[in-house]
Amino acid sequence: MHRLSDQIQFKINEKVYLKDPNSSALGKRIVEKSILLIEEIGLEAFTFKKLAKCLDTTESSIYRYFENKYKLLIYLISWYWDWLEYQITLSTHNLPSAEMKLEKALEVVTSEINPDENVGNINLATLHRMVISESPKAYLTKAVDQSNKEGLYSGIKRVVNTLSDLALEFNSSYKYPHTLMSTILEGINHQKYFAAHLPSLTDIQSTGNDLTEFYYNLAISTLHPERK
Amino acid sequence: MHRLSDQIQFKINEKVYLKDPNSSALGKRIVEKSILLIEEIGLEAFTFKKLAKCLDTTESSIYRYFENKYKLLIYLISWYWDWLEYQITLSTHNLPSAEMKLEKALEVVTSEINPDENVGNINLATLHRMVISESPKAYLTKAVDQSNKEGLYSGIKRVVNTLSDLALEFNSSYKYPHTLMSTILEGINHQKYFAAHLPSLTDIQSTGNDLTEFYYNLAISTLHPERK
DNA sequence: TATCATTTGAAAGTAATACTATCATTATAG
DNA sequence: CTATAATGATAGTATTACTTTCAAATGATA
Repeated sequence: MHRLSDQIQFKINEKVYLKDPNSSALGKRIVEKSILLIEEIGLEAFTFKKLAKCLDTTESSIYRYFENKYKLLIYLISWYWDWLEYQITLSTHNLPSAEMKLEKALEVVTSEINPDENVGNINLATLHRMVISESPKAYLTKAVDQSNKEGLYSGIKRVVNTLSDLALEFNSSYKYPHTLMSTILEGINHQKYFAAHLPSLTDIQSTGNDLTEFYYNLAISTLHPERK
Repeated sequence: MHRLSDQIQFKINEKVYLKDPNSSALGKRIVEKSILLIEEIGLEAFTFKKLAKCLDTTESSIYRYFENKYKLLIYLISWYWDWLEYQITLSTHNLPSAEMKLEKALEVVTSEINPDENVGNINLATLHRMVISESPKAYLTKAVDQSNKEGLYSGIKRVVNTLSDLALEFNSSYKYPHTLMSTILEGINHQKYFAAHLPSLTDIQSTGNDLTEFYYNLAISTLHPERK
């Protein structure tokens, strides 16, 4: 079987790696396995030594690709945002109205990922679970300003901008499109985490599409031109 | 000068500490100084050894109070939520309408903290900056379910419940009050962080009360009974 | 004031983490 | 077939995240 998704590759900012993991078999295995291992044991317990053992390689080999585990994390998260941006663009592409585009985009970002959705050797559902639990640690760090200067957060910025543009298409006089969309994007991940671990902080069930309903209603109500 | 705020003390869940830091001079100094040090160098670089050096005491003395730095972090964050809950309750106490209470509560949670606001030896503005940068790390951990079982997140749960109740007072048929309020509470902290470090993810200025306007409008629009 | 308990300090030790460096070996590309 | 790049193997350092033990200081009580 030959699908479009077997072809796509995302070009991640060069500053995030020492050596492009996409340029070698080992590099690809590092990316693939690190998602699984971080998801399994959490970023705090995750080390390059443990990853090396899993891959039957050495610590020093991994250090040739990434400076440290935070850079690797940023790489994985950037990949996720690039993938999401691609999904949004693809699925809103031919829709006739601003409202339909906005609705579709919010559906894409809030919906469950199919457990067997893979791009190359990367499983999207696992990657998303990892992103939910770990992505704030990629920017809640003292290195944030340096990383930002190097352009390491361009992935999420593009997604926020894309969604902001849709918001403005819907209501061009709205003052806070970026704030609204970054609130929603972060909110989605938090609510999924709360549903799984801190259910009294949410009304969302782990299963079901409450999230889509909630954020669609929130976005439309907040943006609605009749209400200023 | 004698103020109410000189009297208050919050009772933090006993499971978070080995020995109540409020029961001794050293304990109080640990709490006070850890806020400053975590805010200064970040949780990743923060160690009990460095804190001990700052306090001119020893690592082992600090370990007598807290099992590890994550428990200490949870202690500090719990204290912050307890304080916020107290502020919300106090300031909405005698207001006549649900809308006014909701507005006031959102103003309290979104507003800047006065830089000289202290409770005992704790500076609230510093604590809040620390909470903004570090609080997700207190629950985005593999220990979350255990910590939750021990009741370590009751502080934020109370705040979310209090705000949810105000939302329901405003519109009793609204289906997602907890989701709305936890989205807003987390959103506030994120937006403040973005304003300072990743400004292209927000329309909020570091100064000014845009945040209050944004979240008040978001909450009211989303909750408005006329719109289902 | 003696004494008993609690609190803190001082010192040492362990296993793991977060790297860096060096050199040998194995692929691979021209 | 050879030069170059990629990986593996080994070792080493400083720091982290603790734990343990014992001594000294403090304070509360009889």
